[in-house]
Amino acid sequence: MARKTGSHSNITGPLVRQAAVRLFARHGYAAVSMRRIAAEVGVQAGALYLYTPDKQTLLFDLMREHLETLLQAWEREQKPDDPLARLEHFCRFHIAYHLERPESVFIAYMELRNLAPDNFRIVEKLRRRYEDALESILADGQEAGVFNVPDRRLATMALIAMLTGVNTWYQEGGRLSRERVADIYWDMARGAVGA
Amino acid sequence: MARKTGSHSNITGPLVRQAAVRLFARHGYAAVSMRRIAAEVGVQAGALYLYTPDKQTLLFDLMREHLETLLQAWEREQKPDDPLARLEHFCRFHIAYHLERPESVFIAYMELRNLAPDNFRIVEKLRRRYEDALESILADGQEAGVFNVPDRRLATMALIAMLTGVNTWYQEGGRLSRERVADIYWDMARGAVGA
DNA sequence: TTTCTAGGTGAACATGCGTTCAATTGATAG
DNA sequence: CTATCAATTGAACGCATGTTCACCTAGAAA
Repeated sequence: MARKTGSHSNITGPLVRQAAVRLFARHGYAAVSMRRIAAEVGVQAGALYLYTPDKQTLLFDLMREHLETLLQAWEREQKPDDPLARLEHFCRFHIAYHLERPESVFIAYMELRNLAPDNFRIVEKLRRRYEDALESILADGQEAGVFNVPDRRLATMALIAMLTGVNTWYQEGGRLSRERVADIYWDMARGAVGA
Repeated sequence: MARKTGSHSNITGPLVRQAAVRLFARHGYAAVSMRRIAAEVGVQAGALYLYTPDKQTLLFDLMREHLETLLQAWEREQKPDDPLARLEHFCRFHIAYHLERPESVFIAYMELRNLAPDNFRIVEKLRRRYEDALESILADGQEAGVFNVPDRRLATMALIAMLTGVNTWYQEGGRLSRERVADIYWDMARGAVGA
């Protein structure tokens, strides 16, 4: 038996990526075999190579796509003028966006060491672009005298670590709604930059 | 050839754990083979089983020891009375302690998903005890009216994520000394809790 | 000098890995 | 009804995996 009824490249392709995201996030890149991904899709291992040249590229593509989508989403956002409002907007965007796709976020943070050096550099560059988006908000606010930040780069890293940390404990249907969480974190973020 | 001159159990044992920490942190638990750990120690793979019953237990022991040592170190610290000073003390302790052993910290955060369920529960319980140390400081400060924290648990998680984040970017001999980093982070932490 | 044993070897086991490829099939186009 | 071809199979490749175990030997003890 070869191709089953109704199965096509443009169906299987996304299924492969979805399965890979779920399994990589759950068990880690190195612990997940191509055969296991294939089984999840309902296909033999060999068929995966119609959709990715190899396992490493599959991981890299997932991470690159995640970061590129994040950057595009951020660029499409309509930003306030006031630096304080811009920072609030960033905080809420970051939390909302990251809570919406925890598995991709997890992979993009945890699997960096499994990237081939060339791929690592590319991914790091993308991440840096996102960090710079926040850093430039802090710069503007500092010039405007709204923020009190001894070191802009450190404040950037501190805020992103704090905000992304939500993903490690947040549970859907838990004690607090996403909005409430974002409110509270924005409050802390504002305090952290002295505003 | 069997035992080489001067090599004993109480030498090889620690060497095995050191090699495992380095390799697990660098490449990830799943990506490191017992043979590679053995090679790092200068021994055959079979010899590792004189020092650990299996690979999973080796990982678990490293994580458990890390967290137990962290808790002991914290308990041994002499704490100020004033809640604000206690929080400052915690922040500086956390950064100093974690920067001192980045590889163990990395493993304890990244390899949770590679723990067998029973081991996972134990490790999580230890981590929770450490988080509670911070949370009780926040509780005291809140009662004393020194902090303004809408949600104590969230503030705890936010602060720990922020502080631990230093490990992801700090480089020895970089732009800032550990003291300077701790100063700046304490400043941000204080602001985040409204003090 | 002989005995004993802690500490280690090295080969073997079954299993799984990423990847390739000739063969096969179901759906589609003419 | 036939020819075509994209999609997939299933077997095979060589190599790595965690773990076990019979065997060995340097050095301490008697």
